[in-house]
Amino acid sequence: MARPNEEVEALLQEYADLLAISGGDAFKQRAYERAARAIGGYPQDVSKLDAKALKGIPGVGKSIADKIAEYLSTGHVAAIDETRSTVPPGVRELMTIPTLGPKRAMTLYRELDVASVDDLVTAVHEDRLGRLKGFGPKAADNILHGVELMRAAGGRILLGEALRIAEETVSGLVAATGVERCEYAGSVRRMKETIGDIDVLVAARDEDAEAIMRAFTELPGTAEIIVHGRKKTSVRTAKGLQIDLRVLPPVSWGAGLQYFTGSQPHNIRTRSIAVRKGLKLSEYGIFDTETGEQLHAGTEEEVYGRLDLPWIPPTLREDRGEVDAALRGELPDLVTQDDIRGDLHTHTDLTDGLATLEQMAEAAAARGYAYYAVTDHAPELRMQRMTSEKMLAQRDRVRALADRYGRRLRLLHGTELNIDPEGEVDWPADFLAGFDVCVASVHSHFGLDRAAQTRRLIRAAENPHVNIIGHPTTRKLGKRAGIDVDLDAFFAACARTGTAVEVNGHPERLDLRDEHILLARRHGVRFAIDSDAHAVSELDNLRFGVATAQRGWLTADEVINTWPLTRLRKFLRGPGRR
DNA sequence: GCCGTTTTCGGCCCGACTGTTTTCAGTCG
Repeated sequence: MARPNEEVEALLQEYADLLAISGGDAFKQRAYERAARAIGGYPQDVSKLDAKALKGIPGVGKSIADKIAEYLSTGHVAAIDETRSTVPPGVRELMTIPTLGPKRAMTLYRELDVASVDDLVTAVHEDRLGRLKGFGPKAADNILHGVELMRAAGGRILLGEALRIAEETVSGLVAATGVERCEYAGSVRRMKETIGDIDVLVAARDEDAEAIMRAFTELPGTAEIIVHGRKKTSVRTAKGLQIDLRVLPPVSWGAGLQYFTGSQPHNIRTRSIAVRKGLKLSEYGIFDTETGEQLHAGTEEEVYGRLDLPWIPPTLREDRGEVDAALRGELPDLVTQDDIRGDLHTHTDLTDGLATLEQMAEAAAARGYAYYAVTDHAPELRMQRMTSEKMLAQRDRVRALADRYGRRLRLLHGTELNIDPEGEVDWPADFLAGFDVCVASVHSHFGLDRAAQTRRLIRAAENPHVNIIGHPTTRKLGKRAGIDVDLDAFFAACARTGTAVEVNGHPERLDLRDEHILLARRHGVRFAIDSDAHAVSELDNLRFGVATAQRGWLTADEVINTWPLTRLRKFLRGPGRR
């Protein structure tokens, strides 16, 4: 069900992991990792490329191109299948636990016969780790904590992947005979950061239901049918994700979409409003309680209208005050993708990006942006090997390229600085003054205590050259909790100093998250919604940032990259700056 | 396994931190 590029990326990454576990050549492993990343971020569909074009992808040589071609034509790669047979899939799974890498995963398997996360938890509880070389007194705690973090995600998948599957399911169904309307609902429509299962709704006449259900179960990617009926069918994909399809009569569409979009607390609020008006709201429609008569409400707008409410955007439907705000006529005018005039945090292949400056700029222009900032990493992130010279050379290239685009697209030269434990950033003030925009982010020292984290973030915000604090909590969904920070103090500092906080749209980050945005806007903070793109295709991650911003009730005026360039420039410069 | 204005072999992403050790392997960004 995944797009070919993602399938191939996953395959190559798996092979790289297997090579690491089985202790092969580390450089070979890295070559596969690099190729995996390059394929994942490659703008063209790899299944449409011939061998020569495949070899043209950076990091893909003859051997890997051949394996990709083999996979695309047969669905298998002999060499990878062979390696798989020597390492149980559960051993690779162990590597997803923080603090466990390939070496210790292999040790666990070899010495203790641990071949799954469950096996490992059992082994820890049975105190069998103590005797193992490389595993000391802290190891057990760290492993259990890591497993807990993973399980906190509860087998949920990230919004980005869920949305893709939901959209594919819908597009696979709209063509089926008798489908009058089809949309995904549930937490995907509300754009929650992680998704447990996917709800899809179809409006169709009863006599078409059976054929639609069959078409659903026959969609590619279905591994198992859980329940199969005329009104509801549930399947599980190969990756274990459940997808529910419900078929409703067209007259129930508005009520059904409203009901299945949720959230449950939001529905309780709307239904109780209905009750007070002598109405009954269910997934089948809105009814007069006394007569049982069904009132016409074919769309969500009409359903909310019957309750004397304006339509409430799905991203707000979490019972966080949206119903009361709607009753008062005070729903926020939410920021949308169309409001965004530019991206202020992106990378190129000068550091860890995959595409060139020219490719990224061209993609930004194609998206219709009015401005676009290139913000490659700064020297303190050692692995990127940035230098002042490289940065200045890039600036010359940006300026030259800017001349080519003229007024159509304003290119900004920026950087993503590193906030050190003291809150200092790379480069002295006079060098920083040369940038159009500076994002500053935490990339290390995640373990400092709350006071120290708060101090460093505030100090970074107070730096007159820092315009935006990037991914402020630095969490990674399902992998790492955010750093421990007094957010109120930090947001107050951002408001005071005119430093924007980022809503990072990378599906693994979504940082700030919705609840933190709600907190921040109470301080009068300004926001930047950025993609943090490391590839052309990742520019689209901005949509997840917009969704998260909506969930945080943000309006366009609070988001600096919806502003015209002149207003943005003024914000970046002062008052009190430079 | 990839790559090349150091060019067809010999490099390749470097440094910090953690928890383990007793001088350093493994993990991470």
